[in-house]
Amino acid sequence: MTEKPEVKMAKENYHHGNLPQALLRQGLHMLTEYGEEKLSLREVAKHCGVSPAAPYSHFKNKNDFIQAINNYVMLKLTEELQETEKLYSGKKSLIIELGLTYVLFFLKNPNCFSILFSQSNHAEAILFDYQDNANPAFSVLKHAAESIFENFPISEEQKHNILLAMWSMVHGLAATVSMPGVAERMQQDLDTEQRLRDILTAFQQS
Amino acid sequence: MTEKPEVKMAKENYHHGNLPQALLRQGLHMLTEYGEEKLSLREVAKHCGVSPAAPYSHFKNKNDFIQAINNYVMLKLTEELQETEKLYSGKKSLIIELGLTYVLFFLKNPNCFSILFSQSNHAEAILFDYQDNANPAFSVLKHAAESIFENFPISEEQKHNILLAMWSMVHGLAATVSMPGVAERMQQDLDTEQRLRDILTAFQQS
DNA sequence: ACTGTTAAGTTATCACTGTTAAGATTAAGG
DNA sequence: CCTTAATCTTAACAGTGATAACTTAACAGT
Repeated sequence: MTEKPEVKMAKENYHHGNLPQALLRQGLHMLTEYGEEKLSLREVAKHCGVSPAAPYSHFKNKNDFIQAINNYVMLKLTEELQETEKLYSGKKSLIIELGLTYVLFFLKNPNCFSILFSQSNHAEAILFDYQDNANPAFSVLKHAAESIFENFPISEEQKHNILLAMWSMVHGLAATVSMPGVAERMQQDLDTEQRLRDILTAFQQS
Repeated sequence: MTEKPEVKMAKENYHHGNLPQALLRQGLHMLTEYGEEKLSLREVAKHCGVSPAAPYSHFKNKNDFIQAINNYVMLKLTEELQETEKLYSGKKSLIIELGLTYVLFFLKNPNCFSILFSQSNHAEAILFDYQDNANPAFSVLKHAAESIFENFPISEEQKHNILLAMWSMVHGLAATVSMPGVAERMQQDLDTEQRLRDILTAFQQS
């Protein structure tokens, strides 16, 4: 996700060729490298070999640009979750593995956490409407949980609450792992995955 | 916590009297009102009736200023938690009520969440050292949990994992509640407290 | 092949930000 | 009372997001 993008295209045209994508690549790269508050649109443009005002031909403003990165990151996260969903489909460990995938994603991309949840309205889709699927990451978790709920006779409200509790735990661990300093320290550990799994299953084991 | 601060002191002195505190008050006010990225040090200075460079006599830079706000907010949060701790001391619902206090704090002050956890190194105190008390909010929770752990024979590692799971759930719900749009919608509901309690206890009830 | 239209970039400029240096004003203490 | 240090001001710098006006290139239709 964080591969270093090329600075210039092959042709030295007045027109860039595919500036929006180049900007997004470079923007994501700088975001993951230096964090959100250090992300300068002008700097991104410069690294793409283009004038400071060029991005405004493709994005309404900086917020719009960040939102575009936001969407891309959310897509990547959702893809990883769906892959895990396929891998562990039907197995009992599915939900834990989904949570682990979620947490590991933000351990790999700590700077993406604030970007993803400080602007979009992902929370409303989670808290207020059980049927809403505006937050794709949450929807994958919901889908997995429902295959378990089938065997238990509980109310819709109770389902929603359990799902929210699960989400909160996973999301909270992701938030913790995204805090400064954690990634550098955890990525060295070889058994990080198991450590996180142990935390996510701590309630079950007691 | 968010009371509107006075713009000027009584005396029209060259020296302000207590500029650091005035700046912090105004800064916190603007933070909770407009969010972190809209927080301008110059604007804060102007509202305190002081030149743009005046804050630099008391704070090294903007980060240092934000860190000072950070500390103040963390203090307030800890105070609320300690009050809850006293109120429910010995009772079985203590931990849930602590979690509720934590979540409600960020429902009241949504913009404080990112400030509090995007810069400080609170996570290291949580994840890597069970004995560390650098994060006071976490320490209160830990203290409460230990009174429960006494009755169960479990390893230190297991204790740490359970505590991290609890922390993650509470912290994750706080993160969710801090997302844009949630506060306005939840504060209207009269039974918000019970709703959050139901989420935090969803695992126990099933 | 010419030409009008439009998309995509440039340059210049604006208001605003954090930050620093140098100087002015005041408070405090021997 | 005078020195010294703390506090605040003014002036300036570089960097930021953003907009307006202009230039270039691509492209369609006749």
